[in-house]
Amino acid sequence: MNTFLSQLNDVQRKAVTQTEGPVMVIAGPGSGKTRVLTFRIAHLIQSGVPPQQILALTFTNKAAREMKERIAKVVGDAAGKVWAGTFHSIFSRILRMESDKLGYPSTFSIYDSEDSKTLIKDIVKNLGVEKSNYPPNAVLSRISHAKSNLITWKAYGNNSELISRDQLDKRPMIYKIYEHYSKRCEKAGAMDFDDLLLLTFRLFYENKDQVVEKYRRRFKYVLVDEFQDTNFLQYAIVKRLTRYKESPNNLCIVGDDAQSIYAFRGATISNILDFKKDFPELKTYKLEQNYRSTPHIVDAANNVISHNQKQIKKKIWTQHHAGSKIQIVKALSDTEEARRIAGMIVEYKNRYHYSNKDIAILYRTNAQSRVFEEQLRRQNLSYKIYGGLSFYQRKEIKDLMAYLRLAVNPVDDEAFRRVVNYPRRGIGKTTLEKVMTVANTEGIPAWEAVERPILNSRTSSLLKRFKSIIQTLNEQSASMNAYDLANLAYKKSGMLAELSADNSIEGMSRRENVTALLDGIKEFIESDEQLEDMPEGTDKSISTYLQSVALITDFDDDDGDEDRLLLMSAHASKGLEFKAVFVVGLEENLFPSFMAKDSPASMDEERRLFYVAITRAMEQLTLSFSNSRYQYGTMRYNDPSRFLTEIEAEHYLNPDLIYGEKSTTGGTARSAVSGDFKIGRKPKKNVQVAVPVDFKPSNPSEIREGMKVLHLRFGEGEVKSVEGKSPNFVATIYFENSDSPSKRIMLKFAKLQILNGK
DNA sequence: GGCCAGTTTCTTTTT
DNA sequence: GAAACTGGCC
Repeated sequence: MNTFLSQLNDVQRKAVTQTEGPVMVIAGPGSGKTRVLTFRIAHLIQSGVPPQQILALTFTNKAAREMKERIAKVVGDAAGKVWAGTFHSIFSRILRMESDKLGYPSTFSIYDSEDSKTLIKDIVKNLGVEKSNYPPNAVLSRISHAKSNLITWKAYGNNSELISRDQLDKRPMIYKIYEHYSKRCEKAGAMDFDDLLLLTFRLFYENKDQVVEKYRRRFKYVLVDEFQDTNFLQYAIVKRLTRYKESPNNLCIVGDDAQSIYAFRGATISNILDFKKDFPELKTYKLEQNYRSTPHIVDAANNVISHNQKQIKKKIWTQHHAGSKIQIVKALSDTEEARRIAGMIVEYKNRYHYSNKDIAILYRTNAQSRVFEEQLRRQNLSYKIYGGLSFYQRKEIKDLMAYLRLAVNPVDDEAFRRVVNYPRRGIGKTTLEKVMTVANTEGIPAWEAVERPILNSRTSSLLKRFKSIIQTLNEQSASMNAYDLANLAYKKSGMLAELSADNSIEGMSRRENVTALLDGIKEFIESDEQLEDMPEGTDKSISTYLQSVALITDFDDDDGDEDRLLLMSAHASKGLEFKAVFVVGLEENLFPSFMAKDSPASMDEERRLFYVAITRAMEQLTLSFSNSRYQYGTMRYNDPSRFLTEIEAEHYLNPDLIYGEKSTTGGTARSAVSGDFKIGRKPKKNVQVAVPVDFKPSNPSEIREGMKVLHLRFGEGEVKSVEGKSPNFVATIYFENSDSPSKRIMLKFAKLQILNGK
C-alpha cells in the first residue's frame, strides 16, 4: 500500500506523514517539493481522508495542472475530487456559487489586465487630469497593491500615508481613480484579478449565512504551494479558512524564499515569518538535498544567491558526481546569439542524445523569443513557446469572447466597448463617448445608457441593431449549450462574415483560431468531467466556460508527447526541469532588468529569478549574452550581466569570456568583453548629478526624517520617513531632480551624506 | 461623424 | 517593433 513512501528521503517522508497540524516545508530547488506535495495528498487520501476535503492552492495554472496529474498517477480517480487549482480559479469558483451574498450576479465577468487598463485610461480621461502622470500600468499596479493589502478604495482615501506618497509621486488622484475604478467594475458586474481575492475575503469576512463555516467544514486539509509567492490578501483568506476556534489547523505550506520572484505582484516574504507567529506549534521541514543538478550548477546557484542580503539560511547540496561545467556564450548580436545557441542545440542532441523536450531556452522578456524562433526554424528544430501572447489574448478570440461575455452579462462595459463597433457598424468614437458620458454621470451601464435620447435617429437605430444581437444571444444563453451559443454569436455578430471576407494569410489564421476556440468549447461541453458541488446543468454553461478561460494565460494545446524544445520566460520556468538549459540575454538592463537598477530590493528579486533559471538545469547549463541587440526598434549595447561574475570562475568551462585573461589588469567583466570588438558607440553610463569633491557618506543610523541629504546618483533630497529596525532602515526620500522623485532606499547600502539635520 | 494612415510613445515578469 | 494616438480626409 504505502509503497510510495519508500521513494522518499527521511525529511521528505516526515513532511508527508505529518498530516495533522500546521506544517511548513522549506524546499530548495530540485529537492522534491512537488513530490512531497503530491505524495502528501495521496497519503491523506490513503489514510481515509475524503478527497473533497482537501484544498490545494497553487500559484500558476501550470503548477496546478501538474499537481493534479501527479496525484492522479498515485491515487487514480480520487484525484479528481481534490480541489486543486490556482488561488484565482478556486476562489472564482467559490464566488460564482456565493455571488448573491456580495450583490454580484453569478455570471459576473472577469476583467483581464487589458480590460482594467482600458477602464483606467477612460477614468483618467474623464477626470481631466494630465494623462502622462497616470500611466495605466502604474495606476493599475498601485490599485492592485492596495487590494493585495486589503485596502479598499474607501480605506485608501483615508490613508494619509498612501495619499502623501501619491502626492510625492505627482499622482495625487490615484485614490479617486481607484474609487471610480471600483464602482465601475461593480456596475459592470465585473471583477478584476485582484477582486477575485478581495471579494473572497469579504465573503468570508462578512460571513453572510455562515458561508465561511461551510467552507471550513468542507476543507479540512489545506495545502499552499509556492507560499513565498503569496501576498498578504491570499494569506489572509487562507487564515480565514483555517484559523478559528477548535480548528484542526491542518495547513501545510511549501515554499522557498530564494525562489520568490513575484514581489512585483505584491508577494511578500513576511507571510513566511507571520506563519510562524500565527501557528506557533508548526513543524518545519527543510529540504536541502538537490536531486536535479550536477555540482557545478548547484554550487553556482549557491554562489549567486549568496549575493542577496536577506535570506533564510539554507545551502542546497547534491550527491551527484561532477558533471559538465557551465558554458558561456558571448555573441556580437542578438541574431548571432540565437544562431550559436541553435547550433549548440544540434550539437547537444548529437553528443548527448537529448530529445528536443530535454532542452529549454529561458529569457527575461517574452519579446526575446523572436530571434530564437527564426534560428531554430533554420535548423529545423521544432519548438514550442510558453507564454507570451497566449491564444486567449489574440484579438479575434477576445472579440468573440466579448460577445459571449455580453451574452451572459450584458452590463459588462468593457466587453461592450470592445465589440460595439466590431465588426464595423458605424458606431464610432463620438457616439461611444456620448453613451459613456451618460452612463458615467447616471451610474448606469452602457447597455442601458444607449436607451437615453441622446443620439440622432440614425446612430440610435444602429445601436438598437447591436443591442438586439446581444439580446438574442442573451435569451438563447439560458437554453443553448455553450458550443451552439458560441457558434450563434460568431454568425450573429457578423464576425464570421468579416473574417471570411479576409483571404490574406493573417485572415486565414484568424479564422483558424476562432475555429480552434469553437473546438475548445465543444470539447468543454462534451468532457464528462463533473465538478463537485456545482449546481446541476450550470457547469457546462457558457458562463462557466468563460470563467475558466478568463484565468488561463498559458495554453495547454499539445498532448504532451510532442518532442519540442521549450522557449519561455524565466518566470514561467519555475517548477520545471530540463537536461540542458540555456539562459540567454544575460546583460545589464535586460537580465537584470533596467527596471530594477534603482532599487536593491528589485535587484535581489532579479537575482532570485536568475537563481530559479539556472537551477532548472540538470546536466548542461549555458549562459549567453550579446554585445548588441535590437531592442524597442533600435540597436542597444549592454554590458554583460553582473550575475555572470557572481558565479565563481571554477564553475565555468570558459571563464575568460567574462573574467578576462589572467594577464589583463583588473579583469572586470566590461573590459574583457568590450575590449576586442566595438560596434558604434557605447551608451553613456548613468549620468551622475554633480557631486562636490568632498562627498563623504554619513553613518546611516544618523539619518532622520526631515533631513536634507545628498545621494551620489540622485543628488539632493529630503528624507520623508525612516522605517524598519537597525541595521535595516529604509528611508523614503524625495529627490527633486529625479524622474521618479520619491524613492525608498535601504540606508545600509546607500551612500548618503547629511547636508543639514534638524 | 467615422475611417485610415502616418506618427509618436513606450518599453518586465503573471493571475 | 508594436501599440496607441493624432490629424487629415471622406
